[in-house]
Amino acid sequence: MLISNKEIADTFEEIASLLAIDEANPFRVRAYQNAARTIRGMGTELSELVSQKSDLSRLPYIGKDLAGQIEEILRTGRSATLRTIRRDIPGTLVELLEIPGLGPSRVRKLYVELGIRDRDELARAAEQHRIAALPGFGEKTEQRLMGVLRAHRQKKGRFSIADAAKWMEPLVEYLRKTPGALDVLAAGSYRRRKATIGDLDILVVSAPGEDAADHLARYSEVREVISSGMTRAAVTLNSGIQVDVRSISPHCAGAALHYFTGSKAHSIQVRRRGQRLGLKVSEYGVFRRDKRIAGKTEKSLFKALGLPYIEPELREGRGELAAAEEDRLPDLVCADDVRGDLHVVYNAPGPSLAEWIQAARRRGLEYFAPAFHWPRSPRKNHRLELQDYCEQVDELNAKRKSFTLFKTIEVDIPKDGTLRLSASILSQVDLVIAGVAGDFDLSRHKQTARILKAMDHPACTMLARPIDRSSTELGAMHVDMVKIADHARERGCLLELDSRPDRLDLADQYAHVAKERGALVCVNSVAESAGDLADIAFGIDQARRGWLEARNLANTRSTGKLRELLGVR
DNA sequence: GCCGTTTTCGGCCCGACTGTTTTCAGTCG
Repeated sequence: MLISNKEIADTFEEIASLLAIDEANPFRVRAYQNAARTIRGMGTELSELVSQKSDLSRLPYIGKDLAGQIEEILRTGRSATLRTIRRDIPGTLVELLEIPGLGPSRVRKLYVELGIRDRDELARAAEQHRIAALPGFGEKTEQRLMGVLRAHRQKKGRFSIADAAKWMEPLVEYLRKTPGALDVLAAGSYRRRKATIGDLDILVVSAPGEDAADHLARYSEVREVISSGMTRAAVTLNSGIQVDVRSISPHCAGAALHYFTGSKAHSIQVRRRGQRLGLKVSEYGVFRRDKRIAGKTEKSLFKALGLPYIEPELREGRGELAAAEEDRLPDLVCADDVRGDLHVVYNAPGPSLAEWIQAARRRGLEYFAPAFHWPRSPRKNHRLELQDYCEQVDELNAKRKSFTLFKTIEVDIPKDGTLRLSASILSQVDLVIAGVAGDFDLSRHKQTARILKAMDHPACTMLARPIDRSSTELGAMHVDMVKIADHARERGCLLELDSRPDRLDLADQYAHVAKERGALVCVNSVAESAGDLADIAFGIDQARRGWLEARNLANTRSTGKLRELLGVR
């Protein structure tokens, strides 16, 4: 059984948590956390690297010891380190650490003083008022813990970026009306355009003394005020998402925006770089001794550190500082570069072809692929419908020279990977999109082989949703993306980035793998109605997070270049 | 436990808020 990166990262995270509770050296704790973060951000499986005899200690924050531990976990399926720590403290304490307000120190105290090992025992102790009596705790903490434990049962995890946008945009508009507000800026993972968002971070730029917290508390969607101070406030909205708002003054707006945009890994790397240059970087600016030398804009902050501007989507601590230093940051693709959409869903109750064209042209597109779903065992009416579809497309294409519809079918990849498409069907259509639609739980090896086989079909233009994930649950299907990307490059097959906000598949790190391996990506809306065409922006966000440039996408090409690329008449 | 333009030892990001303190520890982002 192959061990995934996620399992290894989870193991390191658990070791870090238990070490922290065990009062180990805090820097050792952080070392495990840093390593876990590195592993989560990787596009390549560690098991793959090990089988290639790669030196794992070359990965950031992975040294000789942790490289050995990774190999041990891959080989034996277990971690001796974790087992040793669990002998001293119960592993269930980790779930207590996830409770807001409880850190390692308090969890330890709860365990040592009251023998509390998990949520249930904590809830019981709180109800019996045994918490408030503990030193360092109090009446208020006990009350809050009870509330948190109750709320935890209905707690929502992360939200899709599309949902986050629905809450972020009106709130930003509302905060603009804060008395004295000069500007309101969305920061955090929302600004970095992560596929999923845990909370909303917002900066209110205003003259000192103005109180944004007060204004925020009166927003109609606020369910609960969590904290409220002079410079920051936190609330929960009715949707369940938490909002953190900071008031900042204009002269340090850039430094604050940079810091609150994160990511944490990026910020730490930036501050460390500052340290090496004898500078202190904080949300208030860049300082040499006590003198502020930059911070009004983000650009000035980067410049003070000897770096060019780094786009928010790249700030994940995945090598962007080194790239910036060596002047090899990517020239990221943007929404305006997209010239066509090569996958929308064409079916009976949806828009007609004429309506699709109208919607696509309104968005400034030059070409379009309404995909006709071709079943595995087609019947006579399917053949007739496809024929009718192709005739309509030909007619519409003949009418307009400035806009092209591609005759496209989408087919399911069967378990054995063999696409069964008759010559008569293939002679009718321009593009074939192939995607896995069932049997998601094959072993990684079999799943990968199935997909490689499908791409071997000479008519296969594009692999749809390569990982078949939902965006809130990364890695739903286990595949070897490096092999898939290599094969895609060799076969001239495109890798789709499905822009539906609950998909966003290719995930950002796999888009990066595609680029590294030289495979072409195609960002499509996979819209079912005209309104969904705009979702392509979410796909472009993920492409940018994967360091993709316009040249890495197929659908940034002109109609002529694309025909040439895909071998369409 | 990692890391290195003060490099193999001695550092490790930095500031705000809360609650329980009576000057600060713990937690969070």
